Amino acid sequence: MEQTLKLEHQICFQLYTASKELTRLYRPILEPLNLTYSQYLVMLVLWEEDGIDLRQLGMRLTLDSGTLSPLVKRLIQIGYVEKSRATDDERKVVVRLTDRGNALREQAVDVPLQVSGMLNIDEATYVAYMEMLTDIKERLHDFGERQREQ
Amino acid sequence: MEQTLKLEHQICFQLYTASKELTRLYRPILEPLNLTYSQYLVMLVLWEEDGIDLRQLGMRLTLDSGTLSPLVKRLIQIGYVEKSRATDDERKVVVRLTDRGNALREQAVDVPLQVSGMLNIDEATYVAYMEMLTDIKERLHDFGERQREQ
DNA sequence: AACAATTAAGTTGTGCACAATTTAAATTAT
DNA sequence: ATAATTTAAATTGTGCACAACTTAATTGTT
Repeated sequence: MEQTLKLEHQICFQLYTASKELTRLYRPILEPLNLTYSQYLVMLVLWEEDGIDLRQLGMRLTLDSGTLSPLVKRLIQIGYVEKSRATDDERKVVVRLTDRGNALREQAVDVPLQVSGMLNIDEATYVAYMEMLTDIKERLHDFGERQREQ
Repeated sequence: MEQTLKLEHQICFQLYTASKELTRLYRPILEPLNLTYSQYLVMLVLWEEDGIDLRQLGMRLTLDSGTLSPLVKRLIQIGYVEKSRATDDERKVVVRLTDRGNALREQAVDVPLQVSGMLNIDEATYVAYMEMLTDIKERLHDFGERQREQ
């Protein structure tokens, strides 16, 4: 495998810029929903699985409490979610959608369609790309496993 | 194309987490070099093209002065680079490697090898993935072009 | 030449992202 | 049952990332 220090040859750099640029694409789409991209990800999880606790939320998004705590605080200020302690385990904080948060879902349903329209991508390519990204993540996890073993 | 609000179906989410996790992989590798990932990217550009001005640097990395100015300031504090005004155009700030910054290159040459070793990826797959990421970025740029046209 | 428009950096403010630490609740071990 | 350990959130501190604005140098226009 060719190994140079050339910026453009590094897969990490390509991932980093692709991710940033795709996120930039979301900004104007999410602006009318009054959401940042990270807040949108949290809402996606809640629309799927309302009443999840912070730790689970963090697992889904690979974010820790240092990121999520203030982020959820902002979502509460906007009025999309509310939080409360779990009755069975007082350590856990449960996040729940408000009526406004639930209603927002209707406005958000066509966000993915808008994005793929902008990307101008056909389904087969889309699927192939998703598989590739999943594969990269698997390789990363595999490495993590190997590390933990020894 | 199937359109849902499911988190895992969104290419943007996969890109976002893949990028974060790959960056996490770099952290322990870059720590002995005393560099963050973003600082490493700046150093990569400078090892390729020393004496570049801030604007060009920003173009390469898709970063604006709001990110680069303080970042370069930190690299100066560490002692890897220095900056000066361009003689032909006093608006431009030129960033140059110090001796320490140049010497660091020797330590950094095997970073890519370490990373691809961790990823455990063969060259063909690597190339295919690079092409995919380049393609995504092209689609994003194409959309940007289309927008600007009208 | 004088003025307007553009360009390059820098600054300010907001919001992640994450390491490290703290606090409190729940488990486990003794 | 009590002490030790583990777990869940929150907090603190650092460093991006970017929008919006400011300042100064350059270029374009008349």
